[in-house]
Amino acid sequence: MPGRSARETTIADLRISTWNVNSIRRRLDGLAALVAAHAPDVICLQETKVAAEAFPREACADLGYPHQVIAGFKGRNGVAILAREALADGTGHDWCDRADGRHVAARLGDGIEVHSLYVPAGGDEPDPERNPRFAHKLRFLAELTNWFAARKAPLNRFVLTGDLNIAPLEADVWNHAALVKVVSHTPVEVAALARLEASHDWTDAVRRLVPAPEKVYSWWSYRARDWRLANRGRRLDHVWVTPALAEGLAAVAVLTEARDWEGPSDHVPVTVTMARS
DNA sequence: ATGGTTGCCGTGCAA
Repeated sequence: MPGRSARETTIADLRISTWNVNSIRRRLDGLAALVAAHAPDVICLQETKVAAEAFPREACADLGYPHQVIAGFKGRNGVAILAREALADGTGHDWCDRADGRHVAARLGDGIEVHSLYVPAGGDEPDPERNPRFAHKLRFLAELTNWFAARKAPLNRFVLTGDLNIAPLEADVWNHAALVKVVSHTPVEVAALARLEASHDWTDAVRRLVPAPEKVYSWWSYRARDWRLANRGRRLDHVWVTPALAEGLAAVAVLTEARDWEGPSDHVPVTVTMARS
């Protein structure tokens, strides 16, 4: 899925990328390649795996993104928003009574509010009674749902991006039957994600421009001998927009070739272009 | 059905 457009894009549009880098310090060359390929105005990162004070701020500024909001802890999780333009009210949000660097938000100058999210992966056993990681994932989604629902207003221009660690549609996985009992595609998670999607009348930007049943993936396991040959992908990385922005969606692109870069992340960048009005 | 890789650190754990 190289990309799809609803119209010509313009310089006035907002182009926003989301990418789970699996260590920002290991992925600075990849970040430069993303900038060269998609020229995003804003980049949302997940799994930066670095303490906020050790984040490579200078390297990102040198790539053209001097405006940064960062949350992170040594060796785990970590999210960021990088922007060419000024960011206001940059904030980290903590859910499930843990400060663990899974959510940052900031406003662009024109009022658009951007979120970078890293939803807990949830472990292996899809049973919240037996697996505290899965319980954490469901609680994280429930708290987020309530928070966005409480802030709902018709004119809000919000962009929710990130590694949501759920592939909701059959078209988002390589084999629905094989994955329906695998964490990331189970009905209980998909239902929780649907409640989040309903909390603010979010539009799944990628699926607005590339409807099911066309397959779209953003993640391929490191464990495959040949990820492209096996093509056992999942669409875990998402860009959602509120109704005021959905009307202006212009293009989406998945940078599949990033999975073949030297020293790849297991996720590839997803970029969405939209009108700012 | 199992095991496969990566990144964190300097071992096993999370993904």
